[in-house]
Amino acid sequence: MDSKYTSMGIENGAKTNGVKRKNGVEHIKVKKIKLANEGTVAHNIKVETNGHNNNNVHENKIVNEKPQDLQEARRQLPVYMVRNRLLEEIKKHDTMILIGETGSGKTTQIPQLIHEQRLEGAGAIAVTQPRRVAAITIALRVAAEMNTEIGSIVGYSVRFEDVTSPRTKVKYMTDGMLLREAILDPLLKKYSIVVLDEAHERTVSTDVLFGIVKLAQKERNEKKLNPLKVIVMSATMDVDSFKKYFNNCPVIYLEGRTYPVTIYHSKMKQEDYQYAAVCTIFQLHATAPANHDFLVFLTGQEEIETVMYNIKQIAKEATGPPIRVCPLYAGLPPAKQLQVWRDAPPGTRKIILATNIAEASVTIPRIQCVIDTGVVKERTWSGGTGAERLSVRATSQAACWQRAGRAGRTQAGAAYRLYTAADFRARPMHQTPEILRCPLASTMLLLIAAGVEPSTFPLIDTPPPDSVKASLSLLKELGAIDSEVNPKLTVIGKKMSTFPIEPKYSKVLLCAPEYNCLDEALSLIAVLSSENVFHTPMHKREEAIKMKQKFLSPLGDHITLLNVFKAFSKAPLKKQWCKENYLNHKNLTYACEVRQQLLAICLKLNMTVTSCGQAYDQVLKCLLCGLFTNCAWQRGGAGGARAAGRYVTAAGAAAALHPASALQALRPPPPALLYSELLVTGRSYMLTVSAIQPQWLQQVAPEYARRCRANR
DNA sequence: GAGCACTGC
Repeated sequence: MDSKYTSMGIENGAKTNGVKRKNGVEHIKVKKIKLANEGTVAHNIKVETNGHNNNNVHENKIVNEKPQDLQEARRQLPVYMVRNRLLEEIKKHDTMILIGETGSGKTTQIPQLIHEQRLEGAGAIAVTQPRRVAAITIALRVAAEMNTEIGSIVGYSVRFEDVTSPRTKVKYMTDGMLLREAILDPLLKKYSIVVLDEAHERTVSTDVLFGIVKLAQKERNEKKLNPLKVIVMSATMDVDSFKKYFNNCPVIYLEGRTYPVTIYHSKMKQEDYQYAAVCTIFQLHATAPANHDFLVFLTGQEEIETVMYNIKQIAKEATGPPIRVCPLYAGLPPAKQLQVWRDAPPGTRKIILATNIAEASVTIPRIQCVIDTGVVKERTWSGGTGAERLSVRATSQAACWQRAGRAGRTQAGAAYRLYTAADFRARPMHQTPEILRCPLASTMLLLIAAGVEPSTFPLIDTPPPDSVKASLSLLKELGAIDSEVNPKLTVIGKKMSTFPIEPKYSKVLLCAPEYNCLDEALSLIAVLSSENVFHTPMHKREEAIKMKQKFLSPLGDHITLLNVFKAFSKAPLKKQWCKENYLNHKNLTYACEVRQQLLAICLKLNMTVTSCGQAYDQVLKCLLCGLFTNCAWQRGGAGGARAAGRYVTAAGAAAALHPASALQALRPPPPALLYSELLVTGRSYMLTVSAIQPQWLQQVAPEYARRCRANR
């Protein structure tokens, strides 16, 4: 296999000329390395979760399994073998770390074992997950294993859906959900045991929960309340830093059950990973049995579409079985995602081109071969300008192992890394935790609402001081806190913290009654809190743009979005309507759910829902109440022909109107703008933009306007 | 005149 793989590039050289890349032909040379030789084992493959987007499929699957089969399966799990020792440790220690390889059964079994012994006493067991699908499917599985109905002893709680009752003792929930509960009850008094699962993923919510449970444990001890037990569970983890953070608590290792994965590294540095990926695919395709499916990790939609096109072109002349190519990324409509799970006809090879959605969120069975480009798209944030940046970066070693492990789920497999072994070793062990690279305003507001002083809150990794400062200063500007030092919530800040959205957006909602436009503000903020509602497939771009025209407002993208949402709400056959109009049905449906939730909170706060009708100026002024820090002015003042389309933000950064903006066609370009997002790709672009009257800022935020003028 | 990875409340 080794020698064939290295020489195949030469044999197929002529055929790979079809690859649409600028570089010349370059042959990939790989070195065969056994995982065992590296002193490492295949890493965490989740057996508990089925990332399938259609929950019903999983639900039925669970119901169909017989209780005795479920019990037999339980007894086969590695964690079951060591259950007595494990329970002893849990009884003995307030806090412990559990490192469990994939297939150990820790997520499904440990809460059950605890409950069987009634270790939770009068309280309940909370088990957190970073993803809602995981929380739901695991809860269903455990309920079936315990032969109870979901929502009774075993339940789950995720946004928009709470399937628990006062009797619930084992509660699976998203980490964000437990964090929301912590605002109302920072001591988490309902729970006697909190299990933080998938801790290695280091989501902002998990990181904050680490501190919350630590403080709750301490205070409950001091107040002589019932003690809180904490179990941190993870696949692979930076054990030393975790152990140190949790006061040298014990660490227990659980064995996993996975199949061996052979790792091959590229012998030479690959200048163009897309090209290298296509070459590798066809080198392997010529010799691998037809029933071996490939999983290729790429960075995004556009890249996946390009590589897919190339594969289809080359496949026409390549030797080997017929090929079926399946793209897989989060933005793909659910129906199109489904074909990834459908078996290819006998004698056909399935090649899945995926983003890192296939790394942990979604599990594809029967992958024998992983091709890892070793790159990922990562979002970072600069507190100074408020701009976000999306850049392609090398993955961490942990992510490399995670990707490789996807080949060893159902049998032994192989992983082809398109980077050298030296490159691999030079990579950081773990990805930068999210909390170090994202905006912190909502996290800060949540902490302050939970009665915590941000500067003393024990976080396992300290965010950059600039980020903290920028976030607190924004909260002060919005009037949510009284001071940046030792901050306390204001009356409005307290209200803001009850909304599960960005503080900027909750401020908009709270200002809306004043402008008579809460009806419109709810819809707009719901859409802005969701993902892009426009669907633009590469090959039907023209048509998609044409359909967008009928929603366009000369006032800008915000009113355009409002038009889309209103039309969607009125449409009787929503799915069909979305398809015809090139709109994303999933994201618009999500926006509707968000709107309902926000409306319920507004009504609880005794706010009056009224509509401003066609007086959209009111909506934009109201929007400015929360987004006044997101203003930009035309460079060199209005009217300068050369300055057209070039703006400078309130933070003093140069920025341009995004070409997809509704304002792009407007002549002359508006002198002042309000944007929702600032994204740096090649240049700095303002996304989702509306035109405003410069004097509005003066009316809405006079003090801020004064400072802006001084800085300009 | 450019293209947004992935989660979550």
